[in-house]
Amino acid sequence: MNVNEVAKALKELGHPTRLLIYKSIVKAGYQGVAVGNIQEQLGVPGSTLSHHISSLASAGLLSQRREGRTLFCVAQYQCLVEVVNFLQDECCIDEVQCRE
Amino acid sequence: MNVNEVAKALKELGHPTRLLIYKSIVKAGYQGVAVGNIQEQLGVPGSTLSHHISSLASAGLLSQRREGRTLFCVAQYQCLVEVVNFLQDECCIDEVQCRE
DNA sequence: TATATATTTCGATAAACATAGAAACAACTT
DNA sequence: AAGTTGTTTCTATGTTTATCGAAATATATA
Repeated sequence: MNVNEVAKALKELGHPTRLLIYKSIVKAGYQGVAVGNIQEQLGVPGSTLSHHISSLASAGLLSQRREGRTLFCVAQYQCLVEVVNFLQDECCIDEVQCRE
Repeated sequence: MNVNEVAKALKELGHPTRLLIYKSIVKAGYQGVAVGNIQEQLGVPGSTLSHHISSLASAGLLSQRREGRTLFCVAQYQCLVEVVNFLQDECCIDEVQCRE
């Protein structure tokens, strides 16, 4: 993941509603969570929610899986792992490196 | 740090130029790095750079210290640590929680 | 095939952001 | 006090983002 990809992921996570959406998806685990379920949880209009979800997807933070009429959002954990690794490696948040 | 504060920090980090600025500041350690030094490194016009720096500062990611004519930017490591902690705690990127 | 359910796309509008030249400000030097 | 250096603020412009109702699409069921 290069600096542009990391920035893109951080940017998409950097919105209160999207961060809550992402949190909800991550908490749901590998089976994912239905869009409608997120909508109930957060009380966001469908069209707005849909845009936020596709923003997160465009950064590679989640993928979608259809089951009948419902679409499930599934976290792409590896993406967040790579973002955090970037922050730790490139922007050392390691105690040893930074605090001595 | 609540969800809004974390989102704010992520948002400000979520821009390629700002992420590079932040990286440069973090790498400089506790003595910080001069604005003019960053400007040389990245080749960004002063006014643009100044805006980006104040964006990062507004999220608590850095502070500034003047020494004569030069302003030094110093990373507020704790802020990033808290952001990463939020991602790890609230958006579990922990192997044990997420991968089993 | 008609209707219901789940979600996205369209369309429009307001707000926020990104960019950067020019002017201003701050602090040092002569 | 005048000039120099470092940085910010002003001003302007174009671009992107956020929002959400209404219409469209996709799938299921009667």
